Amino acid sequence: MSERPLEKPKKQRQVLPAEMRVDALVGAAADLFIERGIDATTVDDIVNRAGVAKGTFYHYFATKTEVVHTLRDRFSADYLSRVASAMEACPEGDHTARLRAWIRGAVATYLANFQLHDVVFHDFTHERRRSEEKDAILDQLASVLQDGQRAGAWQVPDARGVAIILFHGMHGLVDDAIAAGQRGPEPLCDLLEDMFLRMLNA
Amino acid sequence: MSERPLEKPKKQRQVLPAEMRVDALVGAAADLFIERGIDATTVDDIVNRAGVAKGTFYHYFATKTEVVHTLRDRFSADYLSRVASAMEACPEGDHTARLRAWIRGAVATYLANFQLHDVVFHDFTHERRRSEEKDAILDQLASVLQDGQRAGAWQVPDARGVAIILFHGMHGLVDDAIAAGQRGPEPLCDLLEDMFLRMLNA
Amino acid sequence: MSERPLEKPKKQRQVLPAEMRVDALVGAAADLFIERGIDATTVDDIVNRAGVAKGTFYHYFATKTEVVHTLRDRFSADYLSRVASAMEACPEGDHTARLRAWIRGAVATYLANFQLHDVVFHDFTHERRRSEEKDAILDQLASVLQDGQRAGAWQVPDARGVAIILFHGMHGLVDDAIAAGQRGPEPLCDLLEDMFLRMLNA
Amino acid sequence: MSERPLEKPKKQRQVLPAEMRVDALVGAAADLFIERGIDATTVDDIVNRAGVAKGTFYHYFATKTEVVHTLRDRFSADYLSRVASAMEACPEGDHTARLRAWIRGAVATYLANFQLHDVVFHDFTHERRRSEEKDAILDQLASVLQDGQRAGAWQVPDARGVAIILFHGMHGLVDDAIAAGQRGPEPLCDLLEDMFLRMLNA
DNA sequence: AATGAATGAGCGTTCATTCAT
DNA sequence: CATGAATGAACGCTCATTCAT
Repeated sequence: MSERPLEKPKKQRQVLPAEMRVDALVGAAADLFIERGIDATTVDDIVNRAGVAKGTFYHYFATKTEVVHTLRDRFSADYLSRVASAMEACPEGDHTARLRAWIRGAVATYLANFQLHDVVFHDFTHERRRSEEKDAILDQLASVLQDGQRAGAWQVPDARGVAIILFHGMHGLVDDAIAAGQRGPEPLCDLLEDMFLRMLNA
Repeated sequence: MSERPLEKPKKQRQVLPAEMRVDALVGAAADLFIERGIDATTVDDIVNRAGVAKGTFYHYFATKTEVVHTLRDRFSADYLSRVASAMEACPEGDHTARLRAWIRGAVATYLANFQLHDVVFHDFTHERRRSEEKDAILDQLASVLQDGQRAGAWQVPDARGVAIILFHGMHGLVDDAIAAGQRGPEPLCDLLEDMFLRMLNA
Repeated sequence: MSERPLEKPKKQRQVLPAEMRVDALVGAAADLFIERGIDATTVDDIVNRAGVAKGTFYHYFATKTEVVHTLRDRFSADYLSRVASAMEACPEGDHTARLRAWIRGAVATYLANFQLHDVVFHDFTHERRRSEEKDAILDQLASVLQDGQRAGAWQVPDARGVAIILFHGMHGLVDDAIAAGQRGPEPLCDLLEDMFLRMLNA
Repeated sequence: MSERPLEKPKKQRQVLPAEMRVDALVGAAADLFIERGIDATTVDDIVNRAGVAKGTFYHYFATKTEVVHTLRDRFSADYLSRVASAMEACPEGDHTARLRAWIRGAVATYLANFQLHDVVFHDFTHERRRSEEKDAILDQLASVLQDGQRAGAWQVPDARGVAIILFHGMHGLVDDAIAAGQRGPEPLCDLLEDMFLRMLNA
């Protein structure tokens, strides 16, 4: 008699490098969070999609929340580097060009990632509204403003304050476009460039 | 007579007008949501604070979520009317003054209510980011911009777009101030007036 | 100013004869029980459909279960009288014809009312399987058998026992036909007549 | 050391083969369902009697209803096999003996299990009255009839129809005996044999 | 007799986390 | 490292019944 194959293949215990496991879990979590939201996603869902046992999840993350934090860090780092590289193409001295580059980089990056953004910043209340991640992002823009200021390209009374206004102005405009189903960056960037430069060059 | 060892006083049944009951429930819910968040507040918590039985809650609301919606509607209506009355003091023709009034009204109202704001707009994702409430709020500002435009006070390429930028710029700046613990509106308003008017009058 | 009509017409308190109220409630309950089952029907459902306030229900019935009992009684009385009148057409002395009449009357009545039957005998367990209603129904058939026996038309060792066998045999066959979607009585009656007469005339 | 006033012993976690856990839960459920009925039995009752945590119940069953289905399947399988083995003792060719064996097997099995029967077939309405389980049971009897028919032992116009009549006749007679408190199979079997054979041999 | 607001005990289900293997 | 059975606190919601009006 041939061996009767078990109904449940009793998945072989598979030893994999930590990094792969973490990536699989974080990736599965990201997809599911985007699909159905954080609360509606269970740890079971995550491990099922990642093809891993439940205990394995807790081997790599202390809590479900920790995955959200990991995702948040990845999101911020990615955002920062994408915008930075968008600005790198610009000559150091051309401040207007750098601001334009910031706008285009920020809009493009946000448009490309807004779903994950929604997920990872979902539970931001005022207690957490000033975070390291956000400070880094604002600093990036504030630097542009300050450099231009120092070089006499424009006058800003308060670089951080203005950075906040610009950042959230941009954010809100893109949000609205997303909600309206307009996913093209051009008209948004044009309007933002126009208004922001008017603000600075007045 | 049999002993009656400290049984609960069997609170008398109170028949009250619907509006009072709803207010008590909504009020209790608002307080608790602000204190501990929506998820951490149970329906039991709400009815205990409101001093009614659990069934009474479900007599007036189909689900816990429905209270959040009610709160959202109340928040928006309140915001709208407060800002409107802040602007009413201004002469019709003075568009700059009206924009200033909008800024001061909006900042003051938001500062006064940000905790509830956090609660009721907590779960706004892009699917809901363009809502009737928000449209009403944006329209209010867009009207100011359009009136000024028509009167030749300034040039705005796209009233709704600019309204979005201003609204979110304001929002972000106040958020940051709240997070930093600065609750005074003055410096915020000054900066916003300065930047917004530069943007419009360029 | 004309009086503003209230949004809720505040249904006028209507005094009606008890019998009409009871009929309305029992009728509404029967419909709903058939539609969705007893458990899935709430007292609220019943009063809504009956167009009556909740308290009125408890004015006429002590409990929800009591309506089921009322319905049960009505069902049984109706069944009994329908079958009886089906047999009345037969000459007293023709026992075979009377049995045939019983079969046709019982099948037709059950086919016409099986939905309500399902509802009112839903929770019959062995504790309740011998009830007054059922006894009355079995007696009706047992009398036919006994009369025939006395007249020498057939031999039955135990009239009540045989009545039970015939009654449930009929019941089961009709149930199966209903489940199969065949709602015509003829083939069922033919088979039952054939088998039952064979049983008795052997 | 701090005092540890009678805290619960914190039952050790026991890892057991799935089958044992399922059996424990199904068994506890069956007992309780029989004792107090399905609705009056809570999932808490079941897990307490089975000695497991509530979550364990839902690890093995998606809903409370699922246990009822499991019980139904077990009941039907048990019934079928008991009756089958009661008939196995009979010589293939003796059709009357096989029918007698069916009667005795069916009566005995039903008498032995009627309480569980009441539980698992409690909510059978016409929508479910023709089920796979029942078909299997009817087929078993219909085969006996058909075999006898083919061998010329008797004439049945419609094997399935007659099987239904016999099965429900038997069922009803046993139900009545149970309700009357007579638990001995003999008189029931005697009557059934007499009547059924008269029906077939006519 | 009639109304409908108010009550509150009760229950099924969820799911993050633990831990024996 | 990896597995997945086991845990149990927690909660939203239902609904028959009561009773002030």
